[in-house]
Amino acid sequence: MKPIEWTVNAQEGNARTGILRTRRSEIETPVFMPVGTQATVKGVRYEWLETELDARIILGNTYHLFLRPGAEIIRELGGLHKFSTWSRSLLTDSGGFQVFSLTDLRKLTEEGVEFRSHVDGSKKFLSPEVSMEVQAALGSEIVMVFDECPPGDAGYDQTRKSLELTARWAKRSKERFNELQDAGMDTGFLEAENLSGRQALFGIVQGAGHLDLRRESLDKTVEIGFDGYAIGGLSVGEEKSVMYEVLEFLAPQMPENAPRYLMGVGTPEDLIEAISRGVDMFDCVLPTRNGRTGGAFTSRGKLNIRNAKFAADFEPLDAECPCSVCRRYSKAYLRHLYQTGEMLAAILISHHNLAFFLDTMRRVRDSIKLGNFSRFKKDFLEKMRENEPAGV
RNA sequence: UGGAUUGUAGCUUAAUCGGCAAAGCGUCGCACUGUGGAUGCGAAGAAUGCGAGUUCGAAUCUCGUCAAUUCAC
Repeated sequence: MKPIEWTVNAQEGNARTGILRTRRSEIETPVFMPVGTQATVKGVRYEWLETELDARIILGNTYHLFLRPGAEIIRELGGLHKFSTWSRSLLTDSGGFQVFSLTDLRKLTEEGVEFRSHVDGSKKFLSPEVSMEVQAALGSEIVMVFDECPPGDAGYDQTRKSLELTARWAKRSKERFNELQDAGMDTGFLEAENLSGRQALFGIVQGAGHLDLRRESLDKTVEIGFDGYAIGGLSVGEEKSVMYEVLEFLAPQMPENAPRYLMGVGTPEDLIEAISRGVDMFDCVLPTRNGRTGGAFTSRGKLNIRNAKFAADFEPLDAECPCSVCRRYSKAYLRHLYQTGEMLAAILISHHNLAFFLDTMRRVRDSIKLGNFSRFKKDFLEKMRENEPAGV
């Protein structure tokens, strides 16, 4: 038996909709996974994620939870589900990306990465083995291999070296992962019908903007064999056209019978574009990060609640949004909260943004089922641009 | 009523011997893509309380005036 089950229900072009079953929840795809780095989706209570927002899976983060409170504490407390009270699915990032994006001092070797904690400056070490051990302690449904993520504009030779290292690390990740599963070290083990009850492991394809290297990385990753396949190393500084080009080339070549996960992406437009190229899963900090700093995503594009023009605007963030924030609060009130430094501003805008992202995914899935996704895409993107400044 | 001290951007303060009036906060706007309640970038904003004088040149020196603070009566 497999740890996850993946069924495609409908397809239109490369876009597909299906159901991903894990030991803890049914997840309709395409899916957007809110990011809950430190055992919390910042500013959003689990109650909301479970009810109105109806998120079926969220992210947790090996790097951050490894540093605080530490894997052993979470293991003692029974794993991340029990610790946080989130009982639906979790996907944990491996820490590979964070070691490169969050720390200044680090030493990369074949063995792993030595780095200084951004929390207290102490010396730490992460490797494929350590990452798998931490993720087993966290007990997530989907574990990510420990990878190296080079800059988006990395040159050919650097990218090749990096993806080769990532492939060797992927192999080691899988070996240690299997040992831990066999040893019962996964705190999240759960009996489920037709499933093994174990964690699933996803591989990550690297290769920056070089298509032949993407292909090479894909081959190496598929050869090792994983429950799902992720596309890493996009939206890390490269041109947007590069991302779409890589997706156009890569996604359709990825195994059809496994979910495809585009890591760290993106804007609503990015999600639609990626889905039309065959991607099934996404995560991104934008809805909650921008929400905290006054940025709202709406069906008519982005808006910044700090703008003076909203001071007396009694309309909701998005007149078409059915979320509880838009049903109740005005832009004028949200702006007031933001300008006065009230934490509720960040909470409410984050909530709306997640509602908008998750609702957009629902509408995408419905349109694929009905066979009118391409029409939906065109209308959606046109509408998003309505309020964008001219010439963009 | 008299004396002392102080008046510089919305606020708090800089500006060597008299030599291009700056900064922080706030305001206004932009950025943010496997998290960053962070941060970065950009803009607007001043007859240096007001009026004279000295000087090539005054926020700075002199006189007057107004205001605030404070002490004395």
